[in-house]
Amino acid sequence: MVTSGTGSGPPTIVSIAERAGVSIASVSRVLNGLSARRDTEEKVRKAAAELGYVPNSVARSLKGGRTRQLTFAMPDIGNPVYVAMVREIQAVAKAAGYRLLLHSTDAVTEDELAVVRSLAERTSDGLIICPIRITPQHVEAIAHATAPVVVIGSPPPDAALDCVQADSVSGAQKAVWHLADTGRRRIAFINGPLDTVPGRNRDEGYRKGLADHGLGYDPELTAATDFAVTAGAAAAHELLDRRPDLDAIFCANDQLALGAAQTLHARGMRVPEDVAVAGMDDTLLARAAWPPLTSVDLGSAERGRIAAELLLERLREAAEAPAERTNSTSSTSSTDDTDVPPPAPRRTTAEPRLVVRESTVPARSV
Amino acid sequence: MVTSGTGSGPPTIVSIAERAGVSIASVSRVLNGLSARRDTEEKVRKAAAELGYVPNSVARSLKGGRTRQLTFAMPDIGNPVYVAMVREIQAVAKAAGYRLLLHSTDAVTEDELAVVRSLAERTSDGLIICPIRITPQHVEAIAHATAPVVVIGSPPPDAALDCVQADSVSGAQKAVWHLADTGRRRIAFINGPLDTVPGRNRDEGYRKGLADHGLGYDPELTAATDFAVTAGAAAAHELLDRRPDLDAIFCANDQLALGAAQTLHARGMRVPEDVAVAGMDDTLLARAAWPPLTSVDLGSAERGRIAAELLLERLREAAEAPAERTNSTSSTSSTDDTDVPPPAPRRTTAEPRLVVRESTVPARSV
DNA sequence: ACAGCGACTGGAAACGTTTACAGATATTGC
DNA sequence: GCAATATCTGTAAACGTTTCCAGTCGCTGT
Repeated sequence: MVTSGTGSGPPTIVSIAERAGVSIASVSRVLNGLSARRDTEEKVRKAAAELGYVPNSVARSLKGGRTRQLTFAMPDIGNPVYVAMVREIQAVAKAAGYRLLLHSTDAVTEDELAVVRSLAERTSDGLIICPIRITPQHVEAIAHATAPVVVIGSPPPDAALDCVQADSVSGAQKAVWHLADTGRRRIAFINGPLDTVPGRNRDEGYRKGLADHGLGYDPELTAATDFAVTAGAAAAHELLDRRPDLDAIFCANDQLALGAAQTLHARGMRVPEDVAVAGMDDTLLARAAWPPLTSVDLGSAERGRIAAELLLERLREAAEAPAERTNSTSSTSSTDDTDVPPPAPRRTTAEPRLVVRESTVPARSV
Repeated sequence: MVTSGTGSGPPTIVSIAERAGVSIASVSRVLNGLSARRDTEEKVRKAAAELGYVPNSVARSLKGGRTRQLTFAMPDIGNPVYVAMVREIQAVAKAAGYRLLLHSTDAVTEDELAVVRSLAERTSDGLIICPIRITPQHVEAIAHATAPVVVIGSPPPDAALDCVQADSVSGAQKAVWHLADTGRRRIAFINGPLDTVPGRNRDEGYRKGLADHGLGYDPELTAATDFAVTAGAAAAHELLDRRPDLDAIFCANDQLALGAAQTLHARGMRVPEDVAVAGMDDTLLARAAWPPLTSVDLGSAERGRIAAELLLERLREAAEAPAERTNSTSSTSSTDDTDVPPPAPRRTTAEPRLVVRESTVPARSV
C-alpha cells in the first residue's frame, strides 16, 4: 500500500493534493471531516490511502498550539507508589487522546524546577508533578508556569495551586488506632526523613494516634531514616536493642515495614504474635510480604487519577477561554503584574483507607 | 524577569529581534552559539533574558525533523519487570537529551501495532517495544516503520529486527540445576501461558534442566496458568493435592512464586525445609518475600539499557546517513521495492543470572 | 586611499499543517 | 433562463524556528 510519493520523504498533504489534483486546503478539509463535494472527497481519500499518508503531528502542534502530550514528573519510577500513579495517569490520558511523557527527577529540587520551567518549551500541554519537598521556589515556578500544573502533594496552605493531597496524618493515626485497638501498648515508629512533608505528617499522625489512646510518646520508640527496605531493617534492630519490650512497629511506608519484618524474622520473633507490623501506602509489597502486611492505602492510584482528570479539566477551561487580555478601555485595572485571572485553585484530598492483613491480626481460618 | 513581549503570547525570536534591533536570523545564530559580533551577541542575550525567552521545541522539531523524544511501549506498567526497563531507558534517554514517552498497550496486539504505525506521525524519533507475542504482523509493521525500532523480546529467527532478548531457556535451566544440585528430586513447575514466547521457553528450560540431571519429566508436576500471584497460589494448591511429595516448586516468575510460597505457608509447610521455591525475573518482590526468594534475573534492567543504547545508536546512524536515495545513474539496482539498505539488524542476548536466596537454601548464619 | 578579503548580517525560504478570505461553481426559486 | 443564494474550492498567511544565499561592513596590506 505504501507507494513512495512524488518527491522524497514521507507523503504530505502537498503530495496528496498533487496526486488528487486539488488544493492542499481541500485535502486538509476532507481529512478533517469538513464538508466537501462527493468526488473531491473520494479523490482525496483515494490519494491519501495510496500514499499511506499519516498527518505530521509536529506540524499540527505548531499550528494548533497544542501537543496532545501531558508530562508526569515524579522522584523515582522504582517506587511502587509512583508506579500506581503513572498507571492511572496513563490510562486517563490515553482515554482522552493524550500521550504521556515520563520524567524522573531523582528527587532533585533543581530537576523538578527545570521540569516546570520546561513547560515554556511547549513540549507538553500540562504537567502533573510530585515533588518530594515543596519549596517557595516550587510554588513560585508553578504559579508562573506557562501551562496548567497539578501538584500531587501538599503545598503550604497559602499557596494557590491545584493539588491532590494525601492525608497521611490521619492515615498514620488510623494505623496507630488499629494497633492500639488490637491490644498493643508499646508501639514503635520507623519514619522517613523528618524534613519532608510526608515525614512530618506521619510523625504528627503517630503522635495524635498515641494521644487518642492515652499512650505516651516515647522518643526511644522512634527512628527516622530513609524510605528503604535496608534502612527499615537497620532501624528495627536499633529499636529492638533499645526497647526489647516493644510489641508493635508502625512504619512510614511498606518498604520500611518489610525491612522491619525481616529483622523480626531474623531475630526469631513472630509476626504478629510477638510484634505486630504495619506499613503505609499499601503497595504490592504489602501483599507480597509474609505475613501479608497491614497497611494504610493513601490512595496513590486515586490521586493519580484525580490529578489527571483535574489537569484535563484545566486544559478544557484554557481552550474555552483563550488567555487574551483585551485592552478594551484604558488601564482601568491597575493590577498589571499579575497576568492571569486565577481560576480558583482546587485542593482535593484522598481519604486514607486501612487495609488489615495478617501482620497485625493473626489469621482466623488456616 | 518575565516582561510581557510586544504583542500577546509568549516571546519568540521575532520579539527578541525587534527589541534588540537585529534580524531573526541573528537571534537564532546567537542563541545557537554560532559566531556573531560582540555587540550583537550582547544585545540579543540581553533582550532574550529580559523577555524570558524559551525556544519553542515544536517549531524546532518541525524544522529539524527530530523531536528528541523516544517512545517505550510495554504491556503493563504495573509489572516490576517493565518498571525496571522503564527506569533504565529513562536514564539513558535523559542522559542523551531525549524525553521519554510511555505507552501502555495492555498486551493488546492491535494496540502494539498502532504504536508502531504511529511512528509515522513523527511524534517520536524512535521506539522501544516489548510485545507480549510477536506475530508476523508485528514483524511486518516494524520492518516498515518510519523510524528505528528496537524490540525487547524474541522475534522469530528469520525476522530482520533489532532486538534484545532474554535467555529464559537457560535461565529456567539454571534454576532447575540449582534445585537439583541442592538435593531436590521432585521439582514441580508453575508456568505462565504456553502460547507466549516466555511461556514456551521457560517450559523448554525446565525440561532441559531436568534431563541434564537425569530427572524425568512428569506432567503431573506441572501447571500452566496466568502470570499472577493468585494464579500461583491456586496452582500450588492443585499441585500439592496431586503430588503431596513434591520437594520443590519452580515458578516462571516471581509473582507465581510468591503465590506458591503463600500457599505453602497457609498449609503449614516450611520453605525451604519442606519445599524449596524459586522464581524468575528477580523483581523487588523476590527480596520482599519471606523467606527471600531465589530467583533468576533475566536482566530486565540490562535489557532496557541495551535497548535504549542500541536505539540511540540507530538514531545517530540515521542522522549521519540521511535516507536520500541518489538517483545518480539509471536504475542499475533493480530492487526498487525495498527502499532501505538495511543496516544489519542486531540481536543481543542478556545473560541470565541466578540469585540464590533463602527460599531454596536455609540461611547459615542467623 | 583602495582593492581584496573575511567576518558578520539580513532577507527569504522552508518544515507541514490549519484556516480566513475571496473567488468559483452548483443549486434553487421564479 | 436568470438572478439570488448556498456550497464548495483555491490562494495565501500563519505557527516559530533554522539555514541558504547575497549583501554589507570593517579590516588588512600595500
